[in-house]
Amino acid sequence: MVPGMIADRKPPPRRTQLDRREESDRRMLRAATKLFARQGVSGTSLAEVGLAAGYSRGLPVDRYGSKFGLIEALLDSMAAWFETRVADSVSGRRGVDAVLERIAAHVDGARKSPLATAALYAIYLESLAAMPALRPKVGALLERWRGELVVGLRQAQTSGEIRGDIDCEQHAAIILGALRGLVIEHLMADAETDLDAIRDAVAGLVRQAMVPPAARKVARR
Amino acid sequence: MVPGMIADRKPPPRRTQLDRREESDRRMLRAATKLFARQGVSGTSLAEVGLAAGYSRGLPVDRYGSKFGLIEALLDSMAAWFETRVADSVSGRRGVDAVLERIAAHVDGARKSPLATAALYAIYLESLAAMPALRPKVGALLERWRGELVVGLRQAQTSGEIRGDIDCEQHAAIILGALRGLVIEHLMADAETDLDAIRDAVAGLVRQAMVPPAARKVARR
Amino acid sequence: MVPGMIADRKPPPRRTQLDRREESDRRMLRAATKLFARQGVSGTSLAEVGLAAGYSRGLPVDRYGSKFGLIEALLDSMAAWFETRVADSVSGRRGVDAVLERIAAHVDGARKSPLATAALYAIYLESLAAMPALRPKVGALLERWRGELVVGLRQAQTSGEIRGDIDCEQHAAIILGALRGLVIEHLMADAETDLDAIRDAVAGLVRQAMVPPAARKVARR
Amino acid sequence: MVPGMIADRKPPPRRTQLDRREESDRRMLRAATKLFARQGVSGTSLAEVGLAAGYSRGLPVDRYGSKFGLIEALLDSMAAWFETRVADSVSGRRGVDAVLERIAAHVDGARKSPLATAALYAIYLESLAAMPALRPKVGALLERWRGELVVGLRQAQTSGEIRGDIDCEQHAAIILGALRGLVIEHLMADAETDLDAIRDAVAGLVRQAMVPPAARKVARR
DNA sequence: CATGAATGAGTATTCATTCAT
DNA sequence: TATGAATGAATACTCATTCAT
Repeated sequence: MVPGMIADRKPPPRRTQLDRREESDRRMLRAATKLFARQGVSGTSLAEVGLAAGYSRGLPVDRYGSKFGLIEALLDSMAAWFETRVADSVSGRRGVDAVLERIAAHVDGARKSPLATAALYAIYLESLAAMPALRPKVGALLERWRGELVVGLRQAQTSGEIRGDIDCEQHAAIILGALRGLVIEHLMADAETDLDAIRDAVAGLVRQAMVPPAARKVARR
Repeated sequence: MVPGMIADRKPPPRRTQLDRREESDRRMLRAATKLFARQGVSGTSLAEVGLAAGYSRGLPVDRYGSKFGLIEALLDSMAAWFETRVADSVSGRRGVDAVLERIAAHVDGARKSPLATAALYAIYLESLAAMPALRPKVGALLERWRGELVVGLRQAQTSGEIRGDIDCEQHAAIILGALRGLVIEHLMADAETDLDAIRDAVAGLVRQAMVPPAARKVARR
Repeated sequence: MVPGMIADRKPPPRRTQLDRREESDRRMLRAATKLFARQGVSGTSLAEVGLAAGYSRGLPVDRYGSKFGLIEALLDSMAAWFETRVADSVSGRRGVDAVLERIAAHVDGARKSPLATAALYAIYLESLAAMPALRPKVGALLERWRGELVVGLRQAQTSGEIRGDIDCEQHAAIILGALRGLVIEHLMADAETDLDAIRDAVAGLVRQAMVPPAARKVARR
Repeated sequence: MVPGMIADRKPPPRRTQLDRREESDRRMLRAATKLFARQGVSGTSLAEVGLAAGYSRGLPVDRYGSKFGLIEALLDSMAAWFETRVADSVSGRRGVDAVLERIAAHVDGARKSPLATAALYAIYLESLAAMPALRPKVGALLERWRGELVVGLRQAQTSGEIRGDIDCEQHAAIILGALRGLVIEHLMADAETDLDAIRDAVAGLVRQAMVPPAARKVARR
């Protein structure tokens, strides 16, 4: 029972409660992501999530209180992850440039984290009809994205990159709506639509609002 | 109590079995349309449909065999309705003209029959995750629409209206995917996106593939 | 429109209502027999019977009033058929001879009309637990069979063929009970038990009650 | 309010989860036994079982997964119980002695645990037509019983107790088939057949295969 | 922190039966 | 005679949730 020995032999397998909680959290959210992406939200039971994460049937409820709570937690974690991801790539850009970069970031998210993206859209779809209670939270997220696009479009309008008669609010909604439709199709219906083609098409929606370079000088004056 | 009157007043309360069936059919499909549009497919029980149609809980199953059968019947009736609708407006047009007209017809469908359109999209959404069994049927419908767009695009390509390097198959998929995303958004999330703006944006996706008029003559010659 | 011609051309396809009724009766009972034998009574729906007979879902109820009524009708027809069948083969025999012949007749019924026999036993099994309402009718049939066996055994007892201390009532019950168990097993569980072996074994139950030939003379005296 | 008293009066109301599970298991299986015996398997709903056991409608499904699962659990517990029961009484016996003892054990089971026996036979009957999925499990149990009888008959044949021309496999099937028919009749149709008479009759089926004592010496030599 | 026992509401589906044609 | 439309009750099964350990 020499103190030193104990320290040596069990380095510290003493994981704090916090560690355990964090790990189980991570594993449950990961499991939920995978299951939501594949089976949709309604099609996934809490018990399934717990078991897929390697825990018991009851843990998800114990941790998140309800199915709704789990979805919220997942939504939060995905939003945070996405936020930093986009912030990086867009930093420093302005106007049309920033808008195009944001679009590219969305498409890239779908490319690099198809599961997470599919899960996010599954939650979005669920919020449309089956679980209206999700609307506020999902809506806020989408609204934030739209708001950021609007900022870019307004800058572009001010600088004369895009036409003055464009309704930036609405144009941003259109860009994101089309993007959503195309990405959902790509991820969930085993569609062959190419992600690059999707990005280009949506970028086209931006260009379509742009002032032709030739005319631009006039606009600026 | 003139004999003649009696004959006049009770024309024939004798509804044939076919009449009864057709009426209950119509009423149940209408009820299902409304409920699917509002609550989604999973969120709507067969009992609800029967009762909303003014019949018993059990009638929908008795008539359509299963929830799946009801959805199929609804899908069929909607497809037929839409088909004739579009056929009318597009007849005689070719190339870009036909494509734009088809897009307008889709948007118009959403404007004039928002419930039916929302129900159709609700079924589409359901097929993505919760009820994969719907895929073949839903897929076939969407595929038909896409095929018809492809025809128009090919005509346009041949006549030099749109660029030769466009992949018509994929471009049709993009047009419809974006359209779907925008219409869903419009109908289901109480979005303020204007239907005209949606139509114009999607039309823009077509124009973006077009050869500029100036260059066109060269291409033709 | 010469009368003669009409008579010639349609000999009389004029089947009376009675004919039609009898034919549909026959076909429905045949269908019910087949289905009961294969799927049991509870496992067979009235609609199934009507359709299997080549008619509508509703005919069985229309004809027999209820599922119970159909079973009764079937039971009656089977009882009648069996009765004449056994009467023929047993006529003229008495005592042990008659008893053995009856046993053979039962086994033979199972051999020659396995479907009808299986259906009969399916109804018997149903009467045990799921449909107690069938008991009186089924019980009466079995009781009649037992009674006839008792007669034979009594004759045998009187003539000294079987021992005086045998309780004929009970012995008849045992013979039929064992027979039933074995035939059910043979028909319904795909058992390999040979029908001849079954007949011999049950015959053995009779012989076991017999006075050994050597001792018989004494008994007679 | 003496501290000691409190300790005494609340011994440990602390029932472990295992305790709870075992008790509810026991109570549900007991309830199922009673209900199956009285109303048959199809005639008994899972909700009924749960409520009869003093729990909720949903517990049986939660515990056993499905009606099939409940039946399997019941079958297992009954098989185990019966196995030990028979093992005791038969231990040490061989040949005809062992066979007769097994028969007696079956009859005794029906006498002492009529409910359990009736439930077992109800499941057997159900497996014949209504729930063919039960066949493998039920078949295996019956097959085990038959196999054990065969062993005894073979020993008897080797030692010259029974005739060499007897097909032991089939004879065992006949013994059990007859026994089943008679016990079912006794338990389920409120038949007056005496259990002792049943045992004697079935024992007679064994004796009928025996070599007469007089002849036996010859056979042995 | 984690497990799992127990509940109860909801839902598709089957089916005998009634009723209109 | 026969069909089939419509009803309503019953039932297995799913699942979020609550509660005890």
